[in-house]
Amino acid sequence: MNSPIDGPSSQDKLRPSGFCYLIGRLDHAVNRRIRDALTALGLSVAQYTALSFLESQSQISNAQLAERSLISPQSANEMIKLMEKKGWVERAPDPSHGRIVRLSLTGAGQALLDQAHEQVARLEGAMLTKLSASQRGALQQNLRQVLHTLSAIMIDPALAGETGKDN
Amino acid sequence: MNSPIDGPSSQDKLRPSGFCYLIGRLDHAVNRRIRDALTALGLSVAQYTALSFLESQSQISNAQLAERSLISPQSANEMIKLMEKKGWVERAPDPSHGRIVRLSLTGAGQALLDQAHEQVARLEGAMLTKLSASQRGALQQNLRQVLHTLSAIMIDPALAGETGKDN
DNA sequence: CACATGTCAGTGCGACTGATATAC
DNA sequence: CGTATATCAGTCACACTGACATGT
Repeated sequence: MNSPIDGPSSQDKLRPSGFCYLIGRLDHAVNRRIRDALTALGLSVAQYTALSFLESQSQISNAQLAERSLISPQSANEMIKLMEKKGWVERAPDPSHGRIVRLSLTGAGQALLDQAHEQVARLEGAMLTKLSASQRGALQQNLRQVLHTLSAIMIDPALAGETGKDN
Repeated sequence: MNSPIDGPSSQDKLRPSGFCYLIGRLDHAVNRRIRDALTALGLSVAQYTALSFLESQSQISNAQLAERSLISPQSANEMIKLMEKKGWVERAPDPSHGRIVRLSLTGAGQALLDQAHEQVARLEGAMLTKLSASQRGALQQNLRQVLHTLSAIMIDPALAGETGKDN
């Protein structure tokens, strides 16, 4: 595909529409703000994300957490170890399987997460002030759609197409 | 706090709508895919971002690059040093100011960036297949609006409303 | 001297791979 | 034995702060 003779379109350089760039910039800015807000709670953005995940998927194992978070089991384990040391997460061995360790939030972890949620909710409110309710709905729905499409690509990269002509 | 008068809502925890979470997840997934695509070119996502920035803002100084990229001058310098060593970026002293060093892409850097752009454009096409043209337009416009609002908050945090008891 | 810019040095978080022990 | 899970160890990219040199 890098060959110089690919067809007439090989002279027109294919360029991004700017969507990925926009996502990256926005995420960078959002992370900045969230970090500033959560620092007072002694919480990092990655930790907040992990705690949020545990809140919605309780009794999950480390391997499952890693897979659903799209990170390696070792990375997930690092995060969990640190948060267990801080008393935010508990690890209990699975009764029916001696190897599996099930994770859950402690009371302190839940309380901390509640405070973090409040900060983030406040930030979201400020970010979205300029959008109408219908715009917010459309935005979230579209983002979800893109994320869903992207997840499908991850599972089966062939969906990404070679030339994108069908798009 | 957030509830000036202890109403019944003081027990209802303020929770995020999920927008920040969605942005984070999407950015994570996008970065993953871009990284996979750019690894073959020997390019990291951060490097691609920096090169893209230099492409649009040529002859920029390191201090300006850092400020507009929302990172510290030292971090920007690290990135530039590495890419200069690889021959993608040139540094030329400003003729009218002995301290300032102006940055620009080399021919090799531009050629590499063109290849990277092609990969990213392909990914974007695949991500957005499920959205109509008008939906894509609305999505990008809304994201730009949010980013703009967020930038205003960065400059003047008071716009965010209370971010805690201290404010 | 104040101030902006660039750069060296050290640090830390969070991701990765590799290797290893254990449970099924 | 083969697979899945957990975890230890080392490495690395990329951000940060602090300190300092230099040019205006």
